[in-house]
Amino acid sequence: MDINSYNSAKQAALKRYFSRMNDMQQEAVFTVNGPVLVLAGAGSGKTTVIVNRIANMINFGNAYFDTSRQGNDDDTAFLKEYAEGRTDDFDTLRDIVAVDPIRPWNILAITFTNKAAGELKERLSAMLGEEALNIHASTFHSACVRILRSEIEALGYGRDFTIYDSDDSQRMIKNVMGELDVSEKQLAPKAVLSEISFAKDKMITPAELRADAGQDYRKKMISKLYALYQERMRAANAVDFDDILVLTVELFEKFPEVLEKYRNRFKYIMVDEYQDTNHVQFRLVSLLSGGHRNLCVVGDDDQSIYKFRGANIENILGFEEQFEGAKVIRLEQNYRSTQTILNAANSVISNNNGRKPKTLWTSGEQGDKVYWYKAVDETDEAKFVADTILASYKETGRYSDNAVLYRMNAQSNSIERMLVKCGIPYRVYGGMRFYDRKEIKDVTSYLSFINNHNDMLRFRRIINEPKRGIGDSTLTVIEDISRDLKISPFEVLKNCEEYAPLSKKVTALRSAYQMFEFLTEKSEELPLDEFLDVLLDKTGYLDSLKALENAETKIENVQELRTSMAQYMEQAEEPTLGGFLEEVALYTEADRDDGSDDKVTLMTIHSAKGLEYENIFVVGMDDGIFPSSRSFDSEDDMEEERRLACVAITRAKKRLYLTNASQRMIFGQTQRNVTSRFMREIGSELIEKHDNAAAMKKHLEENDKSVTEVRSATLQQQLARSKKASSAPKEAVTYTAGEKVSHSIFGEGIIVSVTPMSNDSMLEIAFDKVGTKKIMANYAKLKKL
DNA sequence: CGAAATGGCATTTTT
DNA sequence: TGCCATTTCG
Repeated sequence: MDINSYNSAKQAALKRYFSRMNDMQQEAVFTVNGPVLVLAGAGSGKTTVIVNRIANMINFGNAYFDTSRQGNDDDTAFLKEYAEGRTDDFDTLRDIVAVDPIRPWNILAITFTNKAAGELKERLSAMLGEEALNIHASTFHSACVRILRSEIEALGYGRDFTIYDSDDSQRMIKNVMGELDVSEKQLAPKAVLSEISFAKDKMITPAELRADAGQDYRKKMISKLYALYQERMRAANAVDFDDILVLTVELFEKFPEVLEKYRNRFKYIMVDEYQDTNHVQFRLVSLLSGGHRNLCVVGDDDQSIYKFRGANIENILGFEEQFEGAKVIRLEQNYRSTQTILNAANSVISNNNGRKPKTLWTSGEQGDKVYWYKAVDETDEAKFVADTILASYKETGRYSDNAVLYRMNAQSNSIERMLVKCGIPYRVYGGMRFYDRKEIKDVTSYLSFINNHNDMLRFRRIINEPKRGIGDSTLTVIEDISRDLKISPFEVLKNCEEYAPLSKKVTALRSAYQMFEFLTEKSEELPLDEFLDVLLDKTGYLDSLKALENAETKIENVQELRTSMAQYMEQAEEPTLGGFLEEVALYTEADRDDGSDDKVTLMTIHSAKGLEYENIFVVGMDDGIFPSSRSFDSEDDMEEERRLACVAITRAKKRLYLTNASQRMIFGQTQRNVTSRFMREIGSELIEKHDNAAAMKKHLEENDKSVTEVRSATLQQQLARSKKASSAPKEAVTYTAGEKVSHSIFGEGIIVSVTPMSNDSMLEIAFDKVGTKKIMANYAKLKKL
């Protein structure tokens, strides 16, 4: 018996089983043990690799690289037959080669979005059938919530904790700021929240932030707010999105036996989109994989575009150092785009320094050159897009082949208008999420409060919605009592007669209590959807909606919530109110999108990641828009813009259209921008340049006229303004970095940088008291010192 | 308390 | 320019 021939026959047979994949992809699929980094370029079949790798783990285990198992001559003969395609007997193949096949429930596959998790589950089911149901495929957040639901008591929270979304967090921080008398003008709630979030990601506690602040007034204030915010969250038995991850890490770090339990449960871990992980996520993954080290991360450093929300590209760049002995597999063969498009992407991204060198290639055709349309203004740009789409529609009869991508949402406006004008159906991605609508948030707030009687924030939201005569002042009293006596708002209502300050409101409070008491009871007795009907009726909320404008839409939305509740009940093993609320908190609009009708898609480049279209239009290739002017003074930010460009380019399968405009109206102001530097970086040999000569000429002729018109308009405005202020029009003052200035609101500071912009310049000023701010020179009330 | 008016603000976004 | 959140007024 010849072991080598068994082994090589086995490898050949397995290669045939996974023959739909190229050699590099197979390498990733067969490598089951130890740390693995799969650098998967755009369109390189990343998801396919993940799905097949899991299939390999479950069916064959470490069969491919194993040398311990031996086979007899019959086995070898069978394997040869299989390899040559003379038999398809899968069961026998598995029996002969499998080595320690991995049980589905020992696999944890983590994605960033629910949509990705859903797709993964679907593809796994298609490939593996029933067994796939036992694979834990979910987002970081749902995986952690699941763990916290059974373990969080160790950290002093209750199991029925409520998840606060960003809107809730914002309300909470505003409340906290009000309590500490911090004006929202002095410190933007959004900024405070983002600093808290940043601190949480770094796992810095309020006390540590405080210690770190030293004499920095702003930092000290933020640490105070952070401390109170956490205190209130805990009292409400609520966690925010950051907490979900942070608390899980805390749990694992404080309780080794709990960590051990989950290490044993999740023996094999895969992380998708690893380039977008932040610090806590890295820590979490490190902890979980710490014992067995079976960690496979998949991602593309060239597509890391979420630095602004905490993604740390160093996680993927440093993987080999952090996980010693990691195997690195590069997937560079692209199955999506033409070679020309790939060359454009390669060419742009090669200007970045902080990256792992990769070159995308395809065995497919060269394809057409990149089409550059140099528009006169944003209307001309939109017209070009619409015309081109119409032309393609004539050929293919499909609108859905086309997507228009832009750097910022504000750019969609001009495109939308033109598409409407030309009768082209379209859909805009992003925007208001279903669960963010007021009526939906109100109803879920009712549900939340009934589910968690400590949830003060939700209680506040709905106690007087519809009006029950319980206004702000009464609420403040309730809140104080609840805090002082450490009891829930529900309890305060229950015992309202006992508290003197509430004596005038006893009737209203009593009836509110009875209502919530009744609903709480019903929530335990009735099926969820029936309970919702009772709630809508008993609270009078549905009736109150009827009186509003757009009542129909709002009622429809509430009905839709009922539908998703019914769906949840069908799909969940054990439907509970808490479970439903968890879904509401963790799931987003994108998960409900079907995308089935024939429409052009409009979206930001960020939301286009992972998608592909025959024809891609990237509009606004102006320096200042894309790349964003905010990235001009930081090389790191510019590199991220460049990665974004790479993402945009590689969305196109067949044709790529890039447009810029010599003049464009944005935020009510006309800007003149030079062509995006990325156009130059693509290289002229890949580009076919076009413009609208007639429009250009007309534009030039009109330009003198329009400029004078604009001037006279501004002059008039200035005159009007000066009349109001009864002072002479401002003289243009020039500023230079290093100058000391005084601002009417922010106080004294030093100019850090001066960026000239159209007719004005943007000053970055480090104020002594309020930190660094960006201000337009002409608008700032500045005095030179 | 609710509608109207003002004012400030404007990358990118998932959970 | 257009949206929103907050203020202001009746």
